[in-house]
Amino acid sequence: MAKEKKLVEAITPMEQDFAQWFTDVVLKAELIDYSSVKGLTVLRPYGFAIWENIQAWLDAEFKRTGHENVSMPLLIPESLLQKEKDHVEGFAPEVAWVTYGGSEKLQERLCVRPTSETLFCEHYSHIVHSYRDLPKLYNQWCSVMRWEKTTRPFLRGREFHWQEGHTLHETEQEAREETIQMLNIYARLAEEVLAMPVIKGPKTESERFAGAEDTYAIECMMHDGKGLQAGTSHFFGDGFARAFDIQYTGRDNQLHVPYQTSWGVSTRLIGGLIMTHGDDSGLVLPPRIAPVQVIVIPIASHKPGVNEKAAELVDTLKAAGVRAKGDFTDNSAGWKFSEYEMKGVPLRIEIGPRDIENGVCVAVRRDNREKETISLDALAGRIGALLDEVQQGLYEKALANRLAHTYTATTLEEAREKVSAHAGLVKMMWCGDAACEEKVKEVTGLGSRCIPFEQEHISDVCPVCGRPAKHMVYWGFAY
RNA sequence: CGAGGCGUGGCUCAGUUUGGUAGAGCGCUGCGUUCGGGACGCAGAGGCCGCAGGUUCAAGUCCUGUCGCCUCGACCA
Repeated sequence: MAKEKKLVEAITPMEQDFAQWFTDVVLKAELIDYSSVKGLTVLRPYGFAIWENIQAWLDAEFKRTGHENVSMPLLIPESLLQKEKDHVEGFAPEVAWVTYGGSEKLQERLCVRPTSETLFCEHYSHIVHSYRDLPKLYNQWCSVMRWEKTTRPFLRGREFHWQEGHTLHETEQEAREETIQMLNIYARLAEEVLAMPVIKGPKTESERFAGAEDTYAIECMMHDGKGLQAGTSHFFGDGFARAFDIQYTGRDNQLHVPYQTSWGVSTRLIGGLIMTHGDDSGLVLPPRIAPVQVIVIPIASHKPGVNEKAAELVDTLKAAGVRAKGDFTDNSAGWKFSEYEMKGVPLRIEIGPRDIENGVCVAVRRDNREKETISLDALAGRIGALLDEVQQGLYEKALANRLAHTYTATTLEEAREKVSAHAGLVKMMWCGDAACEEKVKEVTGLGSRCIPFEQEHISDVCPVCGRPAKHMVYWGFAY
């Protein structure tokens, strides 16, 4: 019991302080280190490995759907940023500026890209001349900078890694289909790989991306009941194209303006992963994203044959396509248990002299700590099945948490009361008027998260103004 | 940008009230014993006390200035 206590000391319990718990996990699991500039962090090998796994899956999907990777410049001249009015108004307050080159003051200041719409648009205006040049389906993997006032690892950094897709299409229809296609790819990433259930749908006008005609998002619920926007896909119409003079000669030999989309996900997904699945012992990673799926820990490793057998198990698992690793350091077994629990490794295998005699090993699940003795002959098959069970279990647990903290309300008072006990999502009708949306925020503190594709009928009228309701909206507190 | 708090070995902090030899725990290095839920013994290494001035015989401690960080609000992927 005394040892239990020590474990708890290492990571602040969620119920005590969720924000501190998050920070503790991020540091203890060795995902990041702070740097000397606020909001800029070092992504350590283990944290970067998670990002690499997200990249690998997404990049394959992007390529499958015909996209090409490119690299845009880091800096944007002020004049270029200012070409689209809504866009510059949205981003100007939070850009960082380069004003000197060496000791010379620059003629025009350059901002460090907060997002690259303007750069893509400028480039597209150079290379798109004919309908034969369309569609353009570009993506880039990079980091961007937004000078945020308050920062948190993974959730809100001044610099963050992401991918941004920017596409140009001949028709509105085609661009709209692209927007939804990419939203669906993000939803599959979240649900199938990260085991994070999502709600898909458009954002309200006030929550739209600066310069977009429509913004769609996947919304997730974190363990504390707060929402997280985990990915966005925007339909731009032809607004940016007009602002940047992108024109092409159509099949009819007339000049036309193309339709545009952009879409992105960031390392914020890792923050979502932590807050969706983590517990008081640390990180819990779904097997499909875990850099290490199985950690093999030798017990009484000084005894002859133990390390050798453990190494053999690692090889067997690797040969079966499992991302397996052995820990042969001289730390105590107990220390290793805690270490890999903090790092969220989905399965642990213990193997000691007793097991070797019996031709078995012990597997322990990270998500529920269930132990199982497995015959060494059947190891690879059983481990594969267990990893699938963990993946499935995490998704179901996350979905159950969301459903348990999803409420319905027909009045603002009811909404406020329901989220006062435990934060969550409130399903409530809305007339579509921004003033009513603002009023909801004012009275309850809840912001509109999205207008889900899967609509339900909660009541006939807007709870604010009493006029006929147009949509059901998910309202919530968000990161 | 408003309101609080904090800067002392790698980390968490004590020491500041009342000026007088820079400390503890953890971590780190070496050797040995351990190993099925964060083991232990012995021996070591490691500090312009955030920075700059000032007061004093003497400053981690008092004074002035300055920089940085954290938490909470307002704004945001």
